[in-house]
Parts: sequence; C-alpha cells; structure tokens
Amino acid sequence: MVTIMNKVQANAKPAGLRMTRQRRLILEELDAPGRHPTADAVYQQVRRRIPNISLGTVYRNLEVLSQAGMIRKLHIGSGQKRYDRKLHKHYHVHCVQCGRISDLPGGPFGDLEEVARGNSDFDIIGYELEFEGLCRQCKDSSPRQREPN
Amino acid sequence: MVTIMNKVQANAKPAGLRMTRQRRLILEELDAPGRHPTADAVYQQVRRRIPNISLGTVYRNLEVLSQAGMIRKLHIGSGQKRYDRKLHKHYHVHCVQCGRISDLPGGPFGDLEEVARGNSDFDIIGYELEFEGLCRQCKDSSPRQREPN
DNA sequence: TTCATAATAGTAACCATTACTGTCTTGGCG
DNA sequence: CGCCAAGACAGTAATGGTTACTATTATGAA
Ligand SMILES: [Mn+2]
Ligand SMILES: [Mn+2]
Ligand SMILES: [Zn+2]
Ligand SMILES: [Zn+2]
Repeated sequence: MVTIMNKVQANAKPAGLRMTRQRRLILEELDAPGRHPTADAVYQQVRRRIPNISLGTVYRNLEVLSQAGMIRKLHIGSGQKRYDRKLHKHYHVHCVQCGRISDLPGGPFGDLEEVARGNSDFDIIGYELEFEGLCRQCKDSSPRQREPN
Repeated sequence: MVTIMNKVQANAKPAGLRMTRQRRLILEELDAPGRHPTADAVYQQVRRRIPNISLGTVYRNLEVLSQAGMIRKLHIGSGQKRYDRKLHKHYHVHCVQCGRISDLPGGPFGDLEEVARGNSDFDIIGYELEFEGLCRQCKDSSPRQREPN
C-alpha cells in the first residue's frame, strides 16, 4: 500500500530491504532536490521527528541505500562524506569558504576518459571531477564560517 | 598565525625552516619520483633510519612542507591523504582494487573551468580531477588486497 | 497471527589526524 | 668556537568521523 516500499522494490536492487520509519525519513530528507547533506546533517534533521534515532542507524542506512543504488555517496574535499539522491552523472561545485555544495547545471563534459585512456596503462573505468570556488553568498559578503549544505 | 608560509614568501626560499634529520628524510622519501605515499607509509619508511621518530612528527612535517609549497597534499578517494613532491598541475589515476596512485602523463586538459563558469553562479577558482581504474597488476592478476603506493 | 530475521538504540571500538607538553636541537650571532 | 631563543622533537592524549557489536524490537511474507 505504501508507495515508497513499492519504489524500493521497483528500483529492483535488494530483496530483503525493509521499509522502516527511520529509513523512510532518511530517504525523504534526501528527496529534497539540490541537497548534499552530511550524515550528521541528516541525523539532525531526522532527529526532529524521531528524537532517539541513533547516529549509527543513519550511517547504516546511508550505506545500505547507496549499496542498493538508491543514493550516491560523495567524497568531496577532505571533510565528511556527502549523500546525493540525484543518481545520474553530474558535477559539483564546492565553496571553499562555507563548504556548500551545489550541482553544476549542464550535462557531463566531453570524454575525459578517452584522453586518460590514451595516456595510461591503467584500465580506466571513470573519473571524479569537482569544481572549487566561492558561492554567491561568500563571494559578496564578509567571510562566514562553515554552514554546510 | 604567522608562520612558515609567510617566511617562505618573504625569503622567497624555504629557509626559515630548520633542516632536521627527520625533515630531510621525510623529504627524501617523497623525492623518489612517481610516489604518492600516505603519512603512514612515509612513517614506516623513515622509521627504518630513525626508529623512534614520532608519527606526529611525520604529520607535522608533511603539513608544514605543504604549507611551504614544497610538497602537495592530495585528497583522493575516501581514504588517507597522500603527499606528492611533483608540484606542477597534473592528474592522477587511482586503482580501485589496490589503491595505487599514478601520475597521468600529459599536461592539463583544456579549460574545464571555463565551462563550469558558464554554468554556475559560483566564482570558480579551480577543480579537482582524478581518474579511477585498474592498474596493470590488478588488471591481469587475481584480486589482491590494499598495498598502496 | 506467527515467526524468522532485518533493523534498531545504545554504546564501544576504530582509524586517521591533530593538539598538548616537557625536552632536545638548530642555527644566527658574537 | 659557544650561547641561547625558539623551532622541532618524542611521547602521548584528544578529536572527529565512521564502523562494529549486542541485546531488543519491529517488519512483512506466509
Ligand atoms: Mn548532486
Ligand atoms: Mn602526482
Ligand atoms: Zn560559500
Ligand atoms: Zn591495482
């Protein structure tokens, strides 16, 4: 009866994934478009509805959901991992001032992989590309501190 | 927080840094071309000559040397940071099997930044690009475990 | 409704890195 | 050369992010 469960099974990855309240809220938190929250940010949000949810539960679910291909785990910069519900290939811009991460509109660039293939004896299977810069806010306001996503 | 960076730029030369035995060996460890060791790998190597060197000393020096612009700190993938003596802009290939990191021969690609600038309201100042794949060894041998750099 | 087992809360452990502290070195100056 | 301020050190504790463990609870297929 519940659509999300159907979605899970429609997405066809894992038998044996149960849809718990915790998991549903974590997923909903990522459903808002354009967000790339850290595990802790998800935790803080979900905590408002399930005050005693465990941080471990958040981590476990983020892992299990990305294993199942329902979300993507991002390793951007040197800090915490980020999670992204947008599954198709796209690039990110990372504000070096406040840590904000935004999608870069516009599809993937020309074939970087091809160039790499010609120059390496590695069997190239992909690449990671992310841009760095200053977001609009940080560009034209006095330096603030970290207020990610 | 006035330190080495300033001194170095003032003196136009990495003097102002004292040259200790520890620092020299750490630097020598990175001088071997094509290496991208982790802090721990450097530690293990230098330890053979200075058995009681502190891991903290290795970290402190790697930090101070990259602040001074004598080495570069790399954040590749989700694991430990890597250090690179090669200062000019170049790309890396990362073996997803064994973790090895190699330089990609051939200079920087065309203007990725320009494309990003057109698509974002961020003030783009640079980008990080790294390729993933299987190194020669992992490509044609049975799966091994992590034996980085 | 039952029941095997997936998932949870709570907590401990882990790993990479950084911070602290008292002692030892280094190197510029005489 | 030796002096000595402060840079660097070893040893160790602390931190931050993440994962592992465990006894208990909740899910959902039959
Ligand atoms: Mn995204
Ligand atoms: Mn390199
Ligand atoms: Zn910003
Ligand atoms: Zn390999």
